[in-house]
Amino acid sequence: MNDTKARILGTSSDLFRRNGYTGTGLKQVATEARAPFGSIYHFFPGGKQQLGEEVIRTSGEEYARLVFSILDAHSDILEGIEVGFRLAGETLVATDYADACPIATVALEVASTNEVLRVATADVFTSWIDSGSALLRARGFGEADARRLILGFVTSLEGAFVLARALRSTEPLDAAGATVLAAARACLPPRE
Amino acid sequence: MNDTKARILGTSSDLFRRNGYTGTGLKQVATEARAPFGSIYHFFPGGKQQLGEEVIRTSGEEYARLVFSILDAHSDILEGIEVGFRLAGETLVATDYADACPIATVALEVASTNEVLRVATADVFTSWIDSGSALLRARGFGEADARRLILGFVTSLEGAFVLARALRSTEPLDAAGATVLAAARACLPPRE
DNA sequence: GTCTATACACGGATAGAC
DNA sequence: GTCTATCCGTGTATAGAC
Repeated sequence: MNDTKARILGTSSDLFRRNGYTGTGLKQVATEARAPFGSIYHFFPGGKQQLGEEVIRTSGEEYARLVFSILDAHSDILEGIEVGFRLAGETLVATDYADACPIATVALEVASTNEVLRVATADVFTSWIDSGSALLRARGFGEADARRLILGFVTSLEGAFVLARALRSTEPLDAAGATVLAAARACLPPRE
Repeated sequence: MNDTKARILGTSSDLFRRNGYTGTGLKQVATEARAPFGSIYHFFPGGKQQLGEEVIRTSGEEYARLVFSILDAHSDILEGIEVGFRLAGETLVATDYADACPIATVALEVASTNEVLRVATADVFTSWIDSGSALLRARGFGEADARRLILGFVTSLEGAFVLARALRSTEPLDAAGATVLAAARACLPPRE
């Protein structure tokens, strides 16, 4: 991919997650990406909406890889869940509570106002649920349990991000992690 | 309170939760509230930020009353949790997936951009956690369990709203409810 | 394909008539 | 205290030079 286009996508992703979709201006994107303003419309002839859609889809896919690589790196799924929430908290602290989910802010903003972007966020979430569900089934969970559990995982993580960023505290992430762990244990056969 | 001011607050609350803080214009607020534009600055001399802060605090308190009255109405706390998630889903469907948490969209938008409004959302969430924690302790949960559990409840609900609005489905609310229920059961002494 | 200048609408905010 | 007119900045988008 073209360097300029990649820079525009990257800075847009950062700005959207911090300032939201309506809160981010294209002039601001061009400035921070050190790209001429016209380049935005050169690479994204559909304007802000097309840029938003590509950002949602690419950063959503990227984030899925990040999160599921953590879950997958632990042979004990319970440990993977616990580490996932802990790393999310560490990232949040390290970035001054800015780098949470790359699409959540935009998802809430556009859910009732922009159907094209809403569908993009829905596609991303659907893909997360499908991948995560497959991962859990590979670990021995039944189909219904796997789907319910990964939905519980994602919703807990997303909600914990909302409270953690507002409170500037990782306590919500810790509590959410504990909640998901308890639910996961309830699905597993009791061990030793 | 003055009728005009009340209408401005109510309309703003609706618009903020649907379109977000940056996505809502003051002219739009005046029009939909059938109030003269100048009245906004008459009642909210601090401008959009003061309006935003009052909306966050009042609608946050209102929503706490709604949610906790549901939890409190059931002598069985597990039943209260289950009903809470189910009613949230029914409200979402009835309002075409618009009426979820009144402050979540704004909370994410302002977390990294407006300290006054971030603190307002943090105060609201803190008040929810404190009230909910007290409610659970009154039902026999220990202090640490009560706090962890109510955080799990609120984060799950918030995250489920994000996915439910994006997907236009209540499945995330059902799964989140099941997750919280499993975590709550793990804290309770086994029954009969 | 890079970059600048500009069009046009709408944002928040204010002044001042009534 | 109600309401209108207006200011000025910024928003998205486009035209066109190079």
